[in-house]
Amino acid sequence: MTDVAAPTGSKSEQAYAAVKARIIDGDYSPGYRLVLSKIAEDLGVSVVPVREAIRRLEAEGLVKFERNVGATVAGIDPTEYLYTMQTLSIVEGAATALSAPLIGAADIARARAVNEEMRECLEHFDPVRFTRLNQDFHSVLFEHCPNPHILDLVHRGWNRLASLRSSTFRFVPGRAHDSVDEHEGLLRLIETAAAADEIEKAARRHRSATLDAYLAQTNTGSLSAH
Amino acid sequence: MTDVAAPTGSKSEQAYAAVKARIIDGDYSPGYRLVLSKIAEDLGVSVVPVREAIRRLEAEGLVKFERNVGATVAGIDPTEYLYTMQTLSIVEGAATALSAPLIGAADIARARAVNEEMRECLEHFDPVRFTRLNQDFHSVLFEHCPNPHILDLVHRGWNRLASLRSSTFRFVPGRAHDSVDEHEGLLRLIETAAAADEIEKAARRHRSATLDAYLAQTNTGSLSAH
DNA sequence: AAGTACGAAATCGTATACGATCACTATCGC
DNA sequence: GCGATAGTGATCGTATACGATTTCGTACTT
Repeated sequence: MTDVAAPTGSKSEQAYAAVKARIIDGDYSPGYRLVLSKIAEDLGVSVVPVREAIRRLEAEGLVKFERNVGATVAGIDPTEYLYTMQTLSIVEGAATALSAPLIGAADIARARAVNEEMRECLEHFDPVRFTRLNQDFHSVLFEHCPNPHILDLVHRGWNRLASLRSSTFRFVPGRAHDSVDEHEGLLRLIETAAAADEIEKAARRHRSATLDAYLAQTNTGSLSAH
Repeated sequence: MTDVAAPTGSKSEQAYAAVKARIIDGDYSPGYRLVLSKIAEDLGVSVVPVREAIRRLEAEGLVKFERNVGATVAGIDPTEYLYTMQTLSIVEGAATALSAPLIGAADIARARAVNEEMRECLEHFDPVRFTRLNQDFHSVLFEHCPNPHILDLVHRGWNRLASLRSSTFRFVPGRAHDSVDEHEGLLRLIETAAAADEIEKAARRHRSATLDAYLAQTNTGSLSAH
């Protein structure tokens, strides 16, 4: 629903996809000034569809728009990070629990393969690839999610975090190793058809653990409680 | 974040608020054809800000927009209803659990008073007032929610459901009585500082019970499991 | 030298205008 | 009589144009 690529051919969609890609890929970093007329020129369209695209991105939290001032790529301060991670913890937990009964042996195998690749990345220290594989891993888990609304929320959260790539938030020592282990734990729960409750809790913890690791680093308090 | 009224003075905001209000209040029923030029004329602005408003409402699920065809007030079929209620169950559960520790005795008293009024509405059969009070009740619970993202998701869900007022979905015999009892149960949990887990589960059940009641009526299966 | 007031440039917000696309209807052919 | 098709009207999509607002630099005052 959020990032369906939508090859509508509409210039508006075109602008939306283009700007969104540039933000997520990091071509536009947080704080980057998005001048409507400039983007319009770059894309060969007029400002109206660009404006529409920008406002859509604003609604998704990727862009900050100030009236009569302009749009900038949304940064994410510690508070926002906390909100986003906490929300993700909840919606990912739900998405995983809902998807679990629909995940087959083939999916599990695929996810496990991805996870082993991630483990290799840790040895060879390849964080870029690690991040991509991490996405793949969770995609396998979520792709069967029967509730598209929830899936959409998950995607929004991921997009919101994507702009953080290579930012200070991402590297917490040792966290990656734990993450891979937690992945394996999740797979075990799913393949043994554990209770939805258990799966949801595990998925939540997987996310909040990353948040906690960050919070611990900045000693601000913990949120793993819930 | 979603319905902050935003008296920005911008025509765009103005159009957004106006159309949104008309949808939520039921002046525009599902299926109603939203013709940009007509709305623009009604509001005394040009079509551009109206278009922006409509697209924003589309993103929130209140409006359906077909390219080169036009916008209509989004209906909500049983499937959509299921998705929305399921999602609400999850985000409301989280919102309640997060809010609980911040809810004081005064809030509890206020909520309890509202709930008693709701009980009266049942005797006098005043569904309109009942619905409004129900909103008030939950507002008390949510207003302290420390995570605005989650609160926003709750509001979106409520808005999405608002257009259903007086539609077939709303009247399930006996459900209202149970609902009031569940409210009291929730308040008890909160004032005894029950575990976040317990509160979350209760809040979820409160929502999914309504969904289940609907599903039972249309014998389609149940979702209370989670 | 620092602060303030003014003015110009940049950018957004909206109106208007026109081209593109779709739905609908009436007509034509079978 | 029924289905296909061309024409017409309505509506959207985008471009262009202009007014409104903000920001920033500069000159002036104290």
